[in-house]
Amino acid sequence: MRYRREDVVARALQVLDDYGLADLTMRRLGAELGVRPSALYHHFANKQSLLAAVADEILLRGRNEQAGEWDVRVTGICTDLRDSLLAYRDGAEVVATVWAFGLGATQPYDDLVAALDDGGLGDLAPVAARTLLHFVYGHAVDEQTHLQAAAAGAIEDDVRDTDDFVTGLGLVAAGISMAKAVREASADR
Amino acid sequence: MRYRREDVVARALQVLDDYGLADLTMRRLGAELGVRPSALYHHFANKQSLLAAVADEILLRGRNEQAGEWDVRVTGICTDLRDSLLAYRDGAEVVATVWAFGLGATQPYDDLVAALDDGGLGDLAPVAARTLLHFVYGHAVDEQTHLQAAAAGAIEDDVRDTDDFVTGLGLVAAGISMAKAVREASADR
DNA sequence: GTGGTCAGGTGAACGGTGTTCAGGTTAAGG
DNA sequence: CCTTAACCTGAACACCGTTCACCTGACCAC
Repeated sequence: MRYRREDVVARALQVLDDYGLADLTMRRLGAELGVRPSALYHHFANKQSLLAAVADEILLRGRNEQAGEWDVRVTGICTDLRDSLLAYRDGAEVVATVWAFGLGATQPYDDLVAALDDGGLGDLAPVAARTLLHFVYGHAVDEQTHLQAAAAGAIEDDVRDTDDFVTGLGLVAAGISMAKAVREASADR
Repeated sequence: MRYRREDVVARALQVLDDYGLADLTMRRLGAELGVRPSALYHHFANKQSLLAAVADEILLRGRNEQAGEWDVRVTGICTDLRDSLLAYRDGAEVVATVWAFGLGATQPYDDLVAALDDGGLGDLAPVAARTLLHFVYGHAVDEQTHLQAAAAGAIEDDVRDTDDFVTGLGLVAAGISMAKAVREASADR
């Protein structure tokens, strides 16, 4: 029973979802595949690379095409992204740290920059995209942490988290719209 | 040479700044103090608690009183917070994770909520405060990561990061102002 | 002074982690 | 059939956080 790279990623994603990031260890993953941990280093240079592949897989599986005006596309990308992050246990933390390390997971950023650029944000597009990403990642990590704390019985679960996300996203989106308006007003002086 | 809790925290902060979070280990900290690692567990229940104390110390040392209109206070809190996070190596990551775990580091959040409440944001204050925090933490972690990557010689350093922060913060602040305006318009219908 | 108390420290161990490497094994292709 | 390369083994290395029984020395009440 020999495995290819993608088999290992798929199994890693399953281990992540079933037991959490803390238990996604090389030994555990190896045992799950019926293989010594050292065998995994034939597919990935180190654990970071493995996690990067897992993050990319999470994003790939939740990807939907966005259409329409730039602002609804931006909102759509962020909402889809949030859904992807929450679809797997500790998904938000994995994707966020991989993104922070700069090892991959650049798909959402690229999509956001493209949509914002279409919206005429110009050189503000990258800043706006990163601001949106910081919000989505931060919120998702928060939510997932509290969600797991609630599952462990520590706290009662807050059901208002979805409204919370929509409200926060609206805040940032409004700021971006305003910046665009200001930008265009100063253009035809 | 016996130590008190605060001595350990101070030394931990120094080790963090000198060698980074990855090298801030119980063994390393013990060695730095000339003490066995197990001795540290007389001051802290576990490493998480130690890190929480370090995070609080980072925030305490960079704390400035804010005055004036609510919006300049909000901007001031966020700017000061960013400075505090960047003042120590890996400071942003430490404070952000401690905050996410809910073990402390709640000072900036409380200050932001108070300022926003004074500004008449009402029940939007907590959402707005968390949105601001997500931006500040996310941006600071990003910046610190890239800054260290640049120090390691991987990438040339981006000097535009400070402008970047101001611009992004302006985006979020604009969104909050807009939400406040909408809220007040619907109040006197 | 003397004895007790207790915060602070020791030493050794436990079970875990990521990672390396020389060598074995097995499936695929000429 | 035989070679080649991808895959895997087994054992080790150097760490990590944490626990626990025990020791030590400063301080305070008597």
